[in-house]
Amino acid sequence: MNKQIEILEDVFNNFLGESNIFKNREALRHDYIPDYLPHREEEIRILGQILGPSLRGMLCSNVLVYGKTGTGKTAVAKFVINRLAAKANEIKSPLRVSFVNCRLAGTEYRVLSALCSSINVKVPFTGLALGEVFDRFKSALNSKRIVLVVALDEIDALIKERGDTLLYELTRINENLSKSKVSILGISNDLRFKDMLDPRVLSTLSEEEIVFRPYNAEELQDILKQRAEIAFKKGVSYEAAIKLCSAIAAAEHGDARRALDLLRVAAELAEREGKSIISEDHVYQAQKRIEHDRVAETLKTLPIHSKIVLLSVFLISKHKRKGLMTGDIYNVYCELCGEMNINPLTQRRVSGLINELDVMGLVNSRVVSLGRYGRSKKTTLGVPFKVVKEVFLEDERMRNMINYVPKYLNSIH
DNA sequence: TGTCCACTGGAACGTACGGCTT
DNA sequence: AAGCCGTACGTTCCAGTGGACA
Repeated sequence: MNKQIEILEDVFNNFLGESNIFKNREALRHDYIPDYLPHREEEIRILGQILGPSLRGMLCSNVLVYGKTGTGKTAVAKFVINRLAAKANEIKSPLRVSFVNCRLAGTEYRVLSALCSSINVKVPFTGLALGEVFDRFKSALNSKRIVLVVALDEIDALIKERGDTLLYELTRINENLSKSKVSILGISNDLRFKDMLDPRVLSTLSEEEIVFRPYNAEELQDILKQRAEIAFKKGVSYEAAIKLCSAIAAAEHGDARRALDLLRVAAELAEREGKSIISEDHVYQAQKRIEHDRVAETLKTLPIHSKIVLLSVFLISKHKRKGLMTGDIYNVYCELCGEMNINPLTQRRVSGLINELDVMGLVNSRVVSLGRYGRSKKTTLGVPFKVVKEVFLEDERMRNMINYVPKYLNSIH
């Protein structure tokens, strides 16, 4: 065995070997559905009551479920739907359920084809017109006696992408069906979703509404405790970590997903150190790590002009000039474009790009007035120098410019 | 008190592109 | 293959503006 194979052998064995920490890593993923959902009894009961009639072959009300990310909407919906399907199976009810994530599906076509496959209608991956697929869907429903409960997760994605034709058709489908019935459970974390909807669709869709409140710190703790018991081995000490994770997540938006991520990354850090104690320090490190990764990821995926604008901000702040006005940034931006052989955009557009960077949190900018000297946006870098440098060094086109000293800076004192 | 700077940000319009229909 | 449509991204034009300064 040569040296390299030995090294790999070691690395792989590390993964295969017994972990000090994890018993079941999956339990900390946010798509994991435990068989008990703490602090969501009420929501489960209400949703169960709404969907219940479908068990007896009756049409139930359409429901719209709202709430911010990580409030347990998807988990509750899946939980109830799964139980509903199990119960239907038990009593031989003609009930079918279908759970589709609209954002993951991507297009109306794929959402619809997922619905088709839930009632055993086969449609090709591509090639058919939407209307044709919908007709097949309807005629299949018409030929059988089925009560179909459709859960559309991240339903807002369906609207934003391409109007609301599919939703409109779906909400009206019962008018054209003689034997079967379709009920819709829509899940959205965009609270403005209702405004974007055609009022006719909205009124049909939201016969019932359930709003999910964010979790508070104590509730988050209960959730984490429950998951931790499944995920971690006996003897692993994690109480302090859980407290901190809950506190951090509660201070943000009461996002359980965030809390779980923190705990998972903290645990992985502890694991890598070969420890069986997940400390508060691990959580702080995890927080940094997650933030770092998020920023690095957004930086990487930025379009080229936004990158150059950001680099301009970076370079000017690096050379200790504070109070970057849009004019300064634009001048440096144009200079960089010249060096890189890229056609610069107009100042109007760059001003817009700065706003976009601001929304992403990569820069902070606010409009200030300098009286006689005009009115402009004052912009500062919103992320650590280190991260910007790190990411841009990996970028072939940006690499050479990271140490560039703009001539423009010499022309102003 | 009025002027005037250096922009901001809305609006209309141009262009490229991808997907769908014919 | 060709035409159509919606969307994304940019440009051009311009009215509007907060506050230092004369």
